[in-house]
Amino acid sequence: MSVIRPMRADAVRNRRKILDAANAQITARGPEVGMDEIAQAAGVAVGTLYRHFPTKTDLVAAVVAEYVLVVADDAQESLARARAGSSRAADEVIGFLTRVAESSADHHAVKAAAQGLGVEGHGDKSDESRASAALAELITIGQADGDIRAEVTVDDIYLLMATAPTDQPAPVRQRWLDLILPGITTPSGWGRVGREAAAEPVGRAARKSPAW
Amino acid sequence: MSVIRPMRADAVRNRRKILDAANAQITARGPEVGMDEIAQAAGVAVGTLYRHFPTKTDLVAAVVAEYVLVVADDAQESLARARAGSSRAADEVIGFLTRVAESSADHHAVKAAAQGLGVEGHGDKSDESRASAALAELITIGQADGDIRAEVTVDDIYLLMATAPTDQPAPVRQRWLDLILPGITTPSGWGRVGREAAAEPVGRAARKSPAW
Amino acid sequence: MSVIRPMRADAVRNRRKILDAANAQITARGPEVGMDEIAQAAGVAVGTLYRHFPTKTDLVAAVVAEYVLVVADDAQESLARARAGSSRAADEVIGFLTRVAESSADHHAVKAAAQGLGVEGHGDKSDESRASAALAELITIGQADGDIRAEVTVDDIYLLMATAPTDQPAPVRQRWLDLILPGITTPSGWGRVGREAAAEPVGRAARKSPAW
Amino acid sequence: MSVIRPMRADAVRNRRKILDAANAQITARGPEVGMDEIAQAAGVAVGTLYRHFPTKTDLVAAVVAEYVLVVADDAQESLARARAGSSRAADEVIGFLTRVAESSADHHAVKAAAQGLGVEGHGDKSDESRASAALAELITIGQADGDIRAEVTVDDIYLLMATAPTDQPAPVRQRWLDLILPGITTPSGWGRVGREAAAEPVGRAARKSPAW
DNA sequence: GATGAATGAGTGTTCATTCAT
DNA sequence: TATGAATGAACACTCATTCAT
Repeated sequence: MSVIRPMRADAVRNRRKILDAANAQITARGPEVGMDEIAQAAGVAVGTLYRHFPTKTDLVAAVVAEYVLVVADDAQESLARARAGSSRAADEVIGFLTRVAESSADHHAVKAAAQGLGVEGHGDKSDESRASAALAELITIGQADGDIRAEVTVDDIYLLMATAPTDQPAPVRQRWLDLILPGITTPSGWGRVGREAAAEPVGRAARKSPAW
Repeated sequence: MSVIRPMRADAVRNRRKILDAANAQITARGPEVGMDEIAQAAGVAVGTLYRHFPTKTDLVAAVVAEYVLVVADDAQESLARARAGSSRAADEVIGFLTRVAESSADHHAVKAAAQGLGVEGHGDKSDESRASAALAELITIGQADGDIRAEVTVDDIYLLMATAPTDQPAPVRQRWLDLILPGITTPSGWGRVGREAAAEPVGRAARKSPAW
Repeated sequence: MSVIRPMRADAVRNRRKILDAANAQITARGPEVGMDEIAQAAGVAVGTLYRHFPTKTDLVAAVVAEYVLVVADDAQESLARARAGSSRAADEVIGFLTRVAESSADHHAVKAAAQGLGVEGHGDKSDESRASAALAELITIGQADGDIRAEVTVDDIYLLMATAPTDQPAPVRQRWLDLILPGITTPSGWGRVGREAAAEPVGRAARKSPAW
Repeated sequence: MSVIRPMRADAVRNRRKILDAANAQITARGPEVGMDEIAQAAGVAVGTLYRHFPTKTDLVAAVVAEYVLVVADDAQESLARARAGSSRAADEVIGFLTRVAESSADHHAVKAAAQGLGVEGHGDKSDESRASAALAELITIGQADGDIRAEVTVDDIYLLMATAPTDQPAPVRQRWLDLILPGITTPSGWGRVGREAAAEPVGRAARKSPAW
């Protein structure tokens, strides 16, 4: 009896379908979609869904973990570009945050679901490590370049990612980036890095009223 | 015969108890606490709760509205101090954001509940106006002082309030403020304003892992 | 301490307002109107309503009793006309049933409410007696005239009243009368009495489908 | 691979139990029995009940539909006998109405529930059609025999079914039939058809008092 | 007496999870 | 192993009735 019993091919296929369906459903309709609905969207029965993910929390955690994987890939690619000298490290950090803020828009419901369910472990710790390592090196390079403030750490990036207004429309998200970047970049680096981000404030119309 | 019948003394008392209990329960146990539980925590029957707030949405809206009132008061007091010359406007804005980040810790779940329920009107529109007016004037003064960036608006403050990591421990909230302030203050004003914000990064221990 | 303590003038007024409001509300919106709504429509507080009618059942019974009173009056007037010779007794019986079927349309919800609540006693027994006595005499006269079948009794009239399709549109109610009358009148009396009731059936359109 | 998956055996069994329990409970305790109580009587959990009938209205509609089916069968059998010449069509109509008045006693509360809930479609339209077609032919034959009045239609039968005093004791229901039949049969046919309907009136004791 | 706030059992319905088929 | 029927605690909300003011 092998301990690392490999998954049957159809089981793998089902897992994939479930994960995709869960992502799509939660994204589209919020964290309160029923397990039955996710199962149906995946084309399997609830029982099958529960065989792969014993609780709803587990399912959501798996969806979040997949997102972490994507983020880790992005961080590593950013680092690769900076290492290759094809771009400044600070610009890559900014680009990374920008992309996260954008892409998260799709995932914001998932984030909400994760929080709402008190999701704890993020599946694969190694993805998290990959992301952390890449971002750490990116920050170090940027600091050596004199573009990134000396006190900035990887946790700062995570903190900003966690507070990104992913549920707001694009102009608001852009304005948020503008407000956030000076805290990461050095005053001297400002103007040198960044994508010429126009500092114009987001119009009243776009925000209407505080989302207290 | 006055048209506005004053509320009975016991009714007022119950309303207060309900509001407090709702705030406490939602804060402590998330937006999905049952109405029955809130009622029990308030020491009244469900029916009483529903007499005061016809729907759960109404109840949450009322809790939010109370918070808005507090925020509006804070903003006006900040403005009063700045006008009196007893402090710099920029420092008042910073202080305001600091206090919001702190006090909101109690209210973050309420905020989530409000969003989850699609709470629309925040009870008293005038409180919102009061807050907006005070903050707008504060910003204008700070800009005249050369401390606040020219492009900053009231909506920026609201955006930051909305994204404050109110559910994080104190050191994290402090670090967030440090990251955020450079986006509001002028590079030249930096160092002049602010409470010499310690730049020490938040330790790993405090954050554990990204809250993606 | 007088046993027949007379009602205070305002209490009488309130009782009247409540009865009228109850009748109106139940008629208009069905037996499931809340006591609060009836009280509001009457312009009194629920407490007052409950002072006059200890339970909802009592209130509905009172409304029904009022209807019995009207019916008793009608029966007596019918009898008076027959005695005066200004009309045939059989025609009066028919007219009586017709009027009941018509007027009950307004009261059908009340009837439903009464049944739904298992209303037992009809308030004033004397009204019932008045109606019974008048109808009995009317029947006797009609039988003497040779117009009403010998076996018909007052209970038959009550049975027909109870089964009248009061919730159906006018043409259906008319057709019901046409179907019912031959059972009361003698074959020979048929044609002599009755209001030339056209025997044309109610069109399909009017009934659409069985109300099983 | 058949598109119409056959219901699982236990599901079929449960559906039956639910339908029977619903019929019994509603009959016994009125239309306002709770879904929980019906479920308990059926020996299943509420969830199961809701899996089979998404709303209370659906459940009641299903119960009514079952009754319609029985009625349609009865009508068709009546017609078959008349066609076979083993009985007069008029007698079959009378028999049909008699049986409906009898059997409906079980269903009268269901009828009330259906009306109270505004039940619309009676499940299988075809059952209704079967009943209508059979009754229509029965009437036509009876008219050709000279036993049934020329103006009688299927809708008249439905009207009488709907107004049958199904909640009254047997002697009352019998008396009601006696009162109703002359409206359907021809004066000349009277005495020729019918089961020599005893003309004795229903005694006071049986009816107690008008059910206004 | 009148008032209307408070009560709380009950309603129809949902949904994460279990388990017989 | 996949299926989907069954489970039952929970939920937001209602309303006849009681009782403090």
